[in-house]
Amino acid sequence: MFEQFKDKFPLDNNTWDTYVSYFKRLEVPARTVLLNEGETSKKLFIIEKGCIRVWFNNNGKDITTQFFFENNMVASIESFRKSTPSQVTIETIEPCVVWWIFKKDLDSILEAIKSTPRLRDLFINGIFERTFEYMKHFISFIKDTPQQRYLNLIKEKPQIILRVPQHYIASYLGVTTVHLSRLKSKLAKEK
Amino acid sequence: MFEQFKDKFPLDNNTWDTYVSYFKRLEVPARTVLLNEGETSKKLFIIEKGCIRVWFNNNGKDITTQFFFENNMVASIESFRKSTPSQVTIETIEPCVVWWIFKKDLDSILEAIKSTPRLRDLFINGIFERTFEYMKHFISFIKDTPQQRYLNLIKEKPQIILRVPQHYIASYLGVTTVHLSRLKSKLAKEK
DNA sequence: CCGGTGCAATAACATTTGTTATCAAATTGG
DNA sequence: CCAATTTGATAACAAATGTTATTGCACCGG
Repeated sequence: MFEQFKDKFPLDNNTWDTYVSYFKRLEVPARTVLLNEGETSKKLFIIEKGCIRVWFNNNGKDITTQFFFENNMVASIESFRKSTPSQVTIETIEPCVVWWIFKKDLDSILEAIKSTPRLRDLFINGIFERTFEYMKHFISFIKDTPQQRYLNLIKEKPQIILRVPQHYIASYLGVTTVHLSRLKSKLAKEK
Repeated sequence: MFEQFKDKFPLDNNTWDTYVSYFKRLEVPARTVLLNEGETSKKLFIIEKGCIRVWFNNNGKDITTQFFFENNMVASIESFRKSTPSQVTIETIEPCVVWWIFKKDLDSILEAIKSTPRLRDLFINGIFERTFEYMKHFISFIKDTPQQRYLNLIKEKPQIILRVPQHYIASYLGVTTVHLSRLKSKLAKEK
């Protein structure tokens, strides 16, 4: 699982093995909650196999904000960083194999690598990239219609269309399931 | 202008003065463009007086995504960090007094302070907070109606309502000027 | 003081999107 | 293999939001 990342980190074998040893493997069925809304996030997950969604409850309806697939890191990022109650639930969609690490262990690793300029900058860059991703997704919500967002999704993240049930996608796009169904049939006719 | 920030930074007077000396003062009228969409951002601004909006062109209509006021830092953040063409325009709304610094100078300051753990962590924390702000704004776009977003804005950022022309606010809320007008008159009647 | 321009309100109408209900197909668990 | 549940499509109607056009007001620069 971790070998593929190894060459990105300028660490000697011993240090690397120590870091990796903090991670634990976990196998769970579909629809398993890994973190509940309101709980404080203490674990970061990396997906070996399967997919996961992040969602929150809005007046009884759940709204999915993100999807994650193989090799993605998943956490309720604000809750994890600040140790505050999570605004969101993290739940598997498919049966999953994940690796997880305790926040306290990750914190100590991060603190250690921050003194290595190259790793520190890799870390900072990672946060920036995450922000930019968010900004991009946000802007598409302002400028595009739901139909356009759906077309973008097909083009840019086809694995979401292929692997995720449609009602999760609907809330991710900001529309009802009924409306997404309508859009699909309209687009099919136009072809 | 900078005295108010000084005690937050554990720097000796000399270092502080050197850093501050990189900033230049600029006075501009309302509706002045500080960065054009498509240009690469080379300057970061800090507002001493006035307000600024960030917007982009979407099929001939401009969409405002952010407002900034006194003491805020403003830049096209992705363009500034990556030296890529900016997706947005930065423009004054009121006559403004701003201080600005060249990217290369700021980069050298940042590189220097990153070796001071306390400043480095302050910096990292700043990026996280920026991301969390974005996430919050984004989530309100998914879960709230335009009317609710308008009410939130009145409560949480009243200076935007007071100082910014309404048609900029409309696009910030994701509605047309006509619809915002309608919402206002509806809310006035309900009282 | 005049004329242009920017800004906001309003009306009438069009379009998009949500709501509720029903049905059928697919999937899952026993 | 069957029953229950999940998922997706569709229709009919309601509500929200966009479009276009008109009007009036305020402000600014000659």
